[in-house]
Amino acid sequence: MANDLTPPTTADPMAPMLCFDLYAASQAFTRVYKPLLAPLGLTYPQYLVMLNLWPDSPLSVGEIGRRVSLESNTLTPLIKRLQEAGLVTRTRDPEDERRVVVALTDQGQALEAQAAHVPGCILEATGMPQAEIEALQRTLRGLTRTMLDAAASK
Amino acid sequence: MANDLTPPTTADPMAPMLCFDLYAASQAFTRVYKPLLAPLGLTYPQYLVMLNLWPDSPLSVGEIGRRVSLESNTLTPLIKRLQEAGLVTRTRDPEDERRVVVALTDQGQALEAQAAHVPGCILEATGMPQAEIEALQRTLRGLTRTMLDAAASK
DNA sequence: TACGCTATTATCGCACACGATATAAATGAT
DNA sequence: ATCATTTATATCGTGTGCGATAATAGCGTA
Repeated sequence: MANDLTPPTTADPMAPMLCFDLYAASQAFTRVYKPLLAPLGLTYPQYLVMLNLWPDSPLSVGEIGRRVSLESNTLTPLIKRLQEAGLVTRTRDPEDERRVVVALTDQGQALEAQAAHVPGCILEATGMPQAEIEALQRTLRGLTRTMLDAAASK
Repeated sequence: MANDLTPPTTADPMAPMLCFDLYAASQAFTRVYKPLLAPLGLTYPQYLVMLNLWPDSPLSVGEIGRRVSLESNTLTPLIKRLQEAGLVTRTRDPEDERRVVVALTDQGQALEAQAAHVPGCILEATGMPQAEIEALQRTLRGLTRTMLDAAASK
């Protein structure tokens, strides 16, 4: 056992950290997602990108970024990995040569069926009724907007 | 404006993703923390480590890891950066040569006063009353435990 | 038309996260 | 006492995130 050098103070320094609880919950989701996505060869952020391409392929890099809240500095290498895995193609938009268009390959399209069970597994793992999940989502979205406004007005 | 290639489907693929809302809220916190911590020369994970050392220095790497939910593969380089910044010392525990003991330097101790305003700023940026914050924390902790149990029992 | 401005993506560097593995010290069973 | 096991930390490789910057394409105005 850990014969700790300094026992915790009466007031746990982590106790008031809402941010830490958010982080911990987010990590817990990642752990549940990982064994579900690994057989598909996807990481969680890659899954989010595929989730948007399945109904709406093709999409530009920028539009994907708006949907998953990432920018090209993160998305470009991520999408290149999806391309190397044979799931998507990357081509310049002839209409606007600044844009890169990401489209599903047949293999990428086919992956949708293999991932169909994932959302249900996640829902089950939360152990929360649908109504409570939606209430939590509303709370989190309100909090996110307030925080971003506070950061912007600084 | 973005003349999108494929308009979003009626059902937004991101809408049912609780995990994504958690991630977005977590990122929003990071954006508020960054301008507060940057003048102190700390990143957010580094701040979490300091937050535990301020009341309870010295602590072993393992004990810090238990408190902030990180392991040595992440903590070792992080703490080395704190050491290079002159905030902490790293020494082998003579009682148990496997352990590395992390202790605040005078400079690290002094940083506590300069960081004293941070929690209040964060609390204000949430725009939530204390009671609601604590309710959200309870919900998140319950969810985290359920998710981790689900991941473990798999 | 030329020149400046904006938009879109890519590149670079740094700092996490984390799985897998390595190393060394302590522990325990025989 | 010896050797396998466990514990504590470190190392390595991959994949995000993200600030800063670059490069190219389109746009607008004189």
